[in-house]
Amino acid sequence: MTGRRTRDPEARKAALAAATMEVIAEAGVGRTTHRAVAAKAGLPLGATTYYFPTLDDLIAAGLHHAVATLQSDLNQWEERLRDAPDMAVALTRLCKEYLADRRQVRLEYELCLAAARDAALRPLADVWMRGLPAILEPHVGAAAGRDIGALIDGIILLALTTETDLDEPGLTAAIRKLAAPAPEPR
Amino acid sequence: MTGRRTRDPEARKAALAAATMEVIAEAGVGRTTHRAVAAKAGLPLGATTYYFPTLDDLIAAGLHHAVATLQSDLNQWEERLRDAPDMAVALTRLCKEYLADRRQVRLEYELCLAAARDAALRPLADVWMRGLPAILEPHVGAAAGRDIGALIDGIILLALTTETDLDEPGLTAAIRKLAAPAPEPR
DNA sequence: CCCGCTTTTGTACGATCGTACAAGTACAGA
DNA sequence: TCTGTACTTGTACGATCGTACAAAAGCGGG
Repeated sequence: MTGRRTRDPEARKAALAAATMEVIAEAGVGRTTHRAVAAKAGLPLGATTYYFPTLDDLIAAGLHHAVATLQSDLNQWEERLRDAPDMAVALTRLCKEYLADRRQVRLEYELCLAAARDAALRPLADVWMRGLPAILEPHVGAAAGRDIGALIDGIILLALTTETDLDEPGLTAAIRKLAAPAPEPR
Repeated sequence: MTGRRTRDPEARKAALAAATMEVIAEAGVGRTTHRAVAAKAGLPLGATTYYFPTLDDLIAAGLHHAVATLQSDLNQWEERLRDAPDMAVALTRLCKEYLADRRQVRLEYELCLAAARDAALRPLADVWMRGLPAILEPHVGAAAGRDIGALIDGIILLALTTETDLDEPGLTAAIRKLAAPAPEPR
């Protein structure tokens, strides 16, 4: 009826994707609705269906936006690990900082579960699942990179669900063990 | 109106909990509804609200049922690890078998996410999160038990979301590294 | 200035949701 | 046998959902 706002389709689309990401983080993929997203973005309901024809499209856009955020986080990790004197200690600190924002962490596992259910979302989950090992690979090799990445995923999940503090010295020691070459059999 | 069936309240309650577990595994916690559960259980809609006053109660019962299944799995793990000549190899094989049923694996992460959102569900998630390390502890100690448990969680999540096969020799080697005492610093 | 296209918005429709509830049925005890 | 209680079921109500859509409004090219 009114159209009071300044016209800026791309900014609106981005705002909707960002709002969707927040709703997913708070309520989960299964409870994400057009109306909740519109309210979070401060836009009318019709705006959601204008830019994203179906709810699945809207959710995919939200997950895509989350992955973009994750990607920039990963780039920071890569940079900080490159300059770190002790890789294990630096990686532990990065985990600690990552855990500070529980909403972001929940989002990561929401993405994983969504990808586990829908193959079309799998490339998005790969950004984290393959991105972290790829960052570690130059430091410790491909196999240890994958192992340490999995260890970190498990530790983060543990801290998220039990709400206990991260055992930093313990994690550092475990990373060192995985980074070292295999002990010779006797 | 009719009451055709044989009367068995406890069996009905259990059937509803089991059906809820299946719906959660297939659709996720957020898309679990009274009607979907009733259809899966082959019971009328009214049966769900008679035994579980609210939807949250129904979902909690479904998760509880899932955890009971998980607990019996863990008992099997404990038993098989006790008699195994090589703990790392046996553990790897158990992971491989566990991954065969993707529905069950998804359920585990649904539970973790639900617990991350709702503190009341946390004791349920602890059954797995603390149960696996507890099983490993007699073999490798508390710290290594927690690390190996986290590694396995991460590896399983990786296999679930990327739908790649489990690298069994790689996992065995990583478990051995974490089980070994820390390498002395030089 | 006006016209055509994109953008924006409010409203509405049918479906589905959680939940309530009255009516009907089985069964235990008197 | 009769009765009260626990169980079972079908239906209904209000809320909320995804989606559609017409009307209004901005905006560039003639």
